[in-house]
Amino acid sequence: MYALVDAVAFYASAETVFDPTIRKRPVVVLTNNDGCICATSPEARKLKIPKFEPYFKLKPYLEQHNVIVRSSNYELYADLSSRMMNVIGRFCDNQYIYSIDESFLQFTGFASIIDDWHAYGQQIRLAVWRETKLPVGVGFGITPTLSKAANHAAKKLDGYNGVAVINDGYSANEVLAKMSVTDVWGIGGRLGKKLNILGIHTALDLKKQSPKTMRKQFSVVVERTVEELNGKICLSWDEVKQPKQEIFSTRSFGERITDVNELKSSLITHCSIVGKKLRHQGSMTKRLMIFAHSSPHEDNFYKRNFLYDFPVPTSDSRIMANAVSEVLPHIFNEGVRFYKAGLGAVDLCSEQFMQSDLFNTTSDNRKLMDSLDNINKIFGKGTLRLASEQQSQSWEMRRNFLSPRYTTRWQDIPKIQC
DNA sequence: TCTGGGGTCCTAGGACCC
DNA sequence: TCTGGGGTCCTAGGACCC
Repeated sequence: MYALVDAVAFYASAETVFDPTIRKRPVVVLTNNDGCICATSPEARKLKIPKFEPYFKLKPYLEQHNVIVRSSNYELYADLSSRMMNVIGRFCDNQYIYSIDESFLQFTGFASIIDDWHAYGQQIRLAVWRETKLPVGVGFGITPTLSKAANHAAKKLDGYNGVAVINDGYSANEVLAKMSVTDVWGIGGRLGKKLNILGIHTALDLKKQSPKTMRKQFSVVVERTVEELNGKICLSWDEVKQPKQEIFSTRSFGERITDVNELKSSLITHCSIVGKKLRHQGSMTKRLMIFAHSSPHEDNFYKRNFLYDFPVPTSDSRIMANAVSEVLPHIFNEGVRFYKAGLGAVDLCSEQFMQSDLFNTTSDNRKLMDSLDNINKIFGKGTLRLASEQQSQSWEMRRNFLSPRYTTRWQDIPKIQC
């Protein structure tokens, strides 16, 4: 049995944890640079506020309806996320944190002998609410995809009250019949349209398709989805948890950049982020994709990509930073107003099976990077960093509606007046 | 003033090789 | 009429998720 536990409108809910005055009001949270709307509270959803539309286009509508607007407060969300995950983890010894607000649980052996899953789900919800004031939905299913579907039902369909259980074909059909095909994990708007043409409208319709035909007409992803809806596990636990095949860090700038050193320091900051993620999952990269571009909404769109191959795979941020310095002249161009830049590790291998080079003398110093990670873990992000990382604040992202970092900054700790 | 997120995986098609 | 193989690697773009 699998479970998927995730928060209801996580970012929006997180904003309400320390500010109860906005709990019953429509709240939206914006992406980096206050660009788009990325989360909407249930009250905001009732106003039919679409997600991922540019903020400036919806601003008049939001003001008209007195909607609370917040910038992304990642410091707060990350901290609340780890508290929430800790609580959820107590309910199963096999937890996989899938994203900032979602975690899969796998129940095997004795753990799978729970006679009332509904009650167990309610216990999880109650514990998370008590300890974090975050509302979560719990979906149980015999495959990961079915647990996702159950989670959808738990939160979005009437009559489930936050918990849904799919433990056989019958309960699967009951839930899937009420779901649109695009509510299924892995089926988005584009595929949805094509499936509609074939007369497939509900998730149940999709379940009844032949997996082989779906593979031919669409892809291996759709085939697997159909199998999973039928109770056949394709995304095995190991597969769900598989290490990433590529790791990117990219950011658009709060203000356009025209200076070569600013571009360089931003790219090197991305090296640190990618390096840390690589080390965290025990991978190394043989190749780095480094890019920068102007605004795609402008005329004369300027974009440069550069692939850099390492002689020996690495996860050392400093070696990646050297690659950036080397490549920079090929990417930078005088007069271009850079809008976004970033890089990605695109050819990963496990550090366990790393092939070394007999003639390589500049081998990376893994211990140094581990110490850096540990120090930053204890004393906070950025305590120890590369000298060439981001110094100037001029292109820091715009966050005009930022709430206090209640749990991660001494100055912002909530004060109780007696 | 002028505004437009970030991350991951898959696939079709092109280039190139023998 | 007019036709032509098979494999690998690379890349851009598509699609999905939150």
